[in-house]
Amino acid sequence: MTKNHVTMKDVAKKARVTTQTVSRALSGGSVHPETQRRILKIAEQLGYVKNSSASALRSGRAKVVAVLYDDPRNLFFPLITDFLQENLQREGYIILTMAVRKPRMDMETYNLSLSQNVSGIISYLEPTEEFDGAISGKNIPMLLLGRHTESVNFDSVEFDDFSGGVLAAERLIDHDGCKNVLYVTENLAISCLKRRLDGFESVLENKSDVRFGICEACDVIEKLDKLNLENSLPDGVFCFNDMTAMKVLNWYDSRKIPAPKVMGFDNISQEVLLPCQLTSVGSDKCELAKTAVGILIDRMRGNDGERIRKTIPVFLAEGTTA
Amino acid sequence: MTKNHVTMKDVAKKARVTTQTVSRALSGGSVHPETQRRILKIAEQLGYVKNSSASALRSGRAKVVAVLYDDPRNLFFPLITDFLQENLQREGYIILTMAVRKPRMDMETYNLSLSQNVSGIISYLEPTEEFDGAISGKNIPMLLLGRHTESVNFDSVEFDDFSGGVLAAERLIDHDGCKNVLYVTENLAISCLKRRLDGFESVLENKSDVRFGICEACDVIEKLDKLNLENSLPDGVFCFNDMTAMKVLNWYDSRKIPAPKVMGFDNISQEVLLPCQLTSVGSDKCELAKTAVGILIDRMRGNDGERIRKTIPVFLAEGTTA
DNA sequence: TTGAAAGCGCTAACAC
DNA sequence: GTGTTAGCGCTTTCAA
Repeated sequence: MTKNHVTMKDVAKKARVTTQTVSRALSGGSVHPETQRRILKIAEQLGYVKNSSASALRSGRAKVVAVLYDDPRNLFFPLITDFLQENLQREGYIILTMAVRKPRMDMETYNLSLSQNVSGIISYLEPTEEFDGAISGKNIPMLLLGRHTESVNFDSVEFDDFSGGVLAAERLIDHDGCKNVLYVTENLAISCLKRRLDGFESVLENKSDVRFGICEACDVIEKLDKLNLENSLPDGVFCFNDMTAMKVLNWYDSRKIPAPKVMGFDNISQEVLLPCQLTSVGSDKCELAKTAVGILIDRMRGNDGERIRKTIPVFLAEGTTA
Repeated sequence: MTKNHVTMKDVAKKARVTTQTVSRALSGGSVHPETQRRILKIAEQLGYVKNSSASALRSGRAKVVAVLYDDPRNLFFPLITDFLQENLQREGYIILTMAVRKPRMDMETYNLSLSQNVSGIISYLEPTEEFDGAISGKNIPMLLLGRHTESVNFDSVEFDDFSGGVLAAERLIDHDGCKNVLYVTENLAISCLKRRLDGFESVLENKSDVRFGICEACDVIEKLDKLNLENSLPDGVFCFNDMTAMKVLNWYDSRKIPAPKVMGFDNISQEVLLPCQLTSVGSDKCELAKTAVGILIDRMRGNDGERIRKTIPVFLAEGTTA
């Protein structure tokens, strides 16, 4: 096997300097401007590309941020990830996205990131208590996005989930006058989902005339079928995310039953035009990403201060129109 | 800074062997079964995680595959990527997804992958000629997914785009009886999109009674507005992908104009339930991913044979129902 | 089956 | 501003 890649050594030889100088020239250390220009030119000529494995090994940190989420079919994640990437690549980081198929962060997932020498983790996965205990003291910065935790091992940037629930309930009940509401959610052990529900229920408190049912997203089809048979379909549905709202609308559409008011969460129609107007609880995704990246980068640079909790405000969003 | 990670050296010391033995024990080399058990146990106890940077540096190959695509808002990509991941992680590879904002593969994008020491590239980006010339001879395996190329530097797994175009046209014109068809596409310099159009037009050949217009996806809203003013809205629309089809449906929905027959391509509703029944040209995504990964892994293992071209059959898919 | 030695390409630390 | 030296953690190669 013949060596078929250009290293700093090659550049250094041609530029008649040491590899150290090349390293500095490329990473913005203190080098004579003239020398630097020469080195950059030669590097360019030879087609030099930095070996990030070597760089990461030596410096102890890869310029890689792991982004962890659970559902590869939720468009919300690639949308947010794209905003994250935009902010991270400005600082020279690349993103390692990992769709793991579990809602909680555990040791296995963590180790996978660790083995890649990532310098930071952004996770949509709420940590388990065991995990939280196991990693305490490790020094790879982790930030929880859109999820809540009490742990001191994570920073977090979350939505104002409680208010989101309130907004949804006010919309469906006070504004649209719904009297028979179905709330579709996932695992309520995920605390931010619990908070949405809490917010929603807080509006219901003095409204005994409103029927209220809860159902798991995975069971929603059976649930609707059942309600349909019983002739008690809801006149308002709130779904914990837009993808589930689409699923619900699909149920109505495919059965040719006129859809009631259906609301979602995440406002993905801000970025993607959906075939129908879906009212949703939205937030500034760009701001969310920017905030998260800002905090994480600060941590990766060594800021070891108190953990940070930011809450991103939410708003009611009508479906977006072309 | 105190060392806060466990290395092979630590494991080796505790197991009273050398690091080489540890390395072999972990990578399945020839080690005494007894020794191996002991080593694995100790590694587990100490919480050892392999440093992939060191591994990649030494061996010259990271167990990383770069997946390149252009549009982070197209749900098709995360869906396929998920299938790719499923197949790749079985072989110990992880995926580096990179959403670059250009439809073509160029040197910059390539170098970014290169600097990560990736051992293979799966790209939805058609290579430019310059790029193709520049990399010839480099030995990092590349596979083009869903795109066509004549280059001998890439393997490719593509859809049968021509047939896809034919199926769509037959459906809209022969089956649905459309007489005024709008074809919405992106950059026709992308050869697979050109082929879809060719397939579509081949059906139109002897049908002079069918009006046929073409429009760019980015202009489709203006186009529809204009046609609407002229009172000549199409009775059938074919879109080069499902996301664009949704955009078109959004236009109709938001203006309260009854939608005509609208078709898409990619059949994302196989994985995601959309709020309406969208007829689409689909294919077996799982098969696509499996085929692609199979070829790439073979290459990464050193198979240096002739370029491989696979074509995945397409079919007509009705919208999926909950 | 195991060990010893070397070195992948880069950068930290220090010297000049 | 530049060079020297050393070594990150792993795997390859060769020897025992």
